Amino acid sequence: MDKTKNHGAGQLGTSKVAEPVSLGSVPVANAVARSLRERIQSNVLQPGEWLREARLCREFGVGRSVARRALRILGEDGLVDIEENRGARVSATTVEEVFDLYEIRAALYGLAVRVACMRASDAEIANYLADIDQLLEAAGEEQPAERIIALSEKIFSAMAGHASADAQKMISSVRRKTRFHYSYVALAINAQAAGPYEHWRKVRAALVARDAEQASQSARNILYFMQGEVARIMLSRGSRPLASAAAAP
Amino acid sequence: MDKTKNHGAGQLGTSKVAEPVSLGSVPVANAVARSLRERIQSNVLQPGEWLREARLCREFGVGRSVARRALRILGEDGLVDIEENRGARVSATTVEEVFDLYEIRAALYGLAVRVACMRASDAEIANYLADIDQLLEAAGEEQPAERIIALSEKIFSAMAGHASADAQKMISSVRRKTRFHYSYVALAINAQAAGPYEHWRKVRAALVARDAEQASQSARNILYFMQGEVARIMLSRGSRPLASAAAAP
DNA sequence: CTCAAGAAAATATTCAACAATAATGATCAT
DNA sequence: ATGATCATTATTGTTGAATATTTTCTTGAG
Repeated sequence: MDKTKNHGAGQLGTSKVAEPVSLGSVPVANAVARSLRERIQSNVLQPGEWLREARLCREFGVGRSVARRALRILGEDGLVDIEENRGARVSATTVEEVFDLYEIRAALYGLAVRVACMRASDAEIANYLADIDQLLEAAGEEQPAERIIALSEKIFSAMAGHASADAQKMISSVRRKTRFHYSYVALAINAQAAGPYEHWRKVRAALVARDAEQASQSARNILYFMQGEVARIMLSRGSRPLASAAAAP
Repeated sequence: MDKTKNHGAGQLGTSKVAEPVSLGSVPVANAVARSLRERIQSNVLQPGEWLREARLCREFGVGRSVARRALRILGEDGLVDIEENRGARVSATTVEEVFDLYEIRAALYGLAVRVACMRASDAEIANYLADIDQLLEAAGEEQPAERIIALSEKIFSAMAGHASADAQKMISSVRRKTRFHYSYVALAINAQAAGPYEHWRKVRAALVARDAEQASQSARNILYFMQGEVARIMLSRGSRPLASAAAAP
């Protein structure tokens, strides 16, 4: 092929090498994945569109191994659907999928809170209580939803530290996948003044009492609440994609 | 290197190509992984032993790509620990790890039962009730523990069918990892006459009432029960490895 | 119009070469 | 002798090309 024409619509990049791909010491595939991620989230690449390996090789000037690996990374993130022997295409996020993602989050965050309640030292529990107080305070001051999200995720992440390596891997996996829908979460939090705070208070009380089952149940309820709200918001907006919000820590 | 001497102790195989690796149409890496799996479970390869890529290449007569992939597969199954830039070694399964595995199983099976209770049709619920009756009946007849395990897993698998693709992937992943400890499960079931059957009855009742939270809670309790029993058995036996039992469906 | 056979296109797998990293051992100053 | 520094070596990580397999498209006969 020749030097290619890069003016047409639907092109992957605006120039042959779309990004410096400067990450020299870090695997190149990550850089390619990152670049594609941006274009998927900014809707330059539209849902359903095929991501051909050969095309990626040309556009990024890399071999098929890295193009292939980049697609797998995006597949893990849920940004592309990989069909066996057929290729990868930009995935359209449906309300159902986001809904189901919260089902998983509820199960795994419930696990995290349960083991934290059982295994954390008294000092660690005290820290969690302080964090929750901070969260409730921020909620009372009606601080931006992004801050609420960040605080919540920080608490859950810390608690997940008490879980096994396998569990932590699953949790960070599902967190990667939901990161791209936080804009909806923000809307949900802003829309509903009551919010999930009553559940947070119950988590707090259960931590004090070291009642792992109760803490876990209340944590799950936080996620079920968010599940309902996010689904409601997505449906009312016709579930069309939004620009992605700032990600959590 | 030359044709190699295959008589020494600590060799990976008894001949250069340890298994026909006949699976022509199926990825060769799976065959290699299967072969290694057997030798790990039969303790021919002992915990802590390094699995060198170059060695595997020689022993199985394959390229480094497939050796590498085989090790990754075993890593997913939890049979080897892969250390960055250092290699893969046969993992020693600790009681703590098995214990934590049941924590994950409880969370994910709880999810499966919850969504099944919410989403299954009346006919499907009826099937689940019948399956549970069959399980309870088998328990009453004191049938072999393997059968109890198989029936339980069958029910959970069917219910997991109502969950999202992501959730199903996680469930089958954790199932793969626990498959190798079913021998302990069998012992646990045989040792404890009461068993988890009271919890199963509660799951049944909750399904009838379509009470998803209660069904989920009772399902988790089944796993927490098994968690305690398996840990107890492993500790009492010094947690030394057992020959693996027949796997579930 | 339907269906089957073959050609074309795309992905899947494997390998071999090169790069980067961690372990080993030798050398030298103290 | 001891300890630190640095070259050497063994081992894994990464990548591009070659080959195999699968899917899709085309074409032509009935």
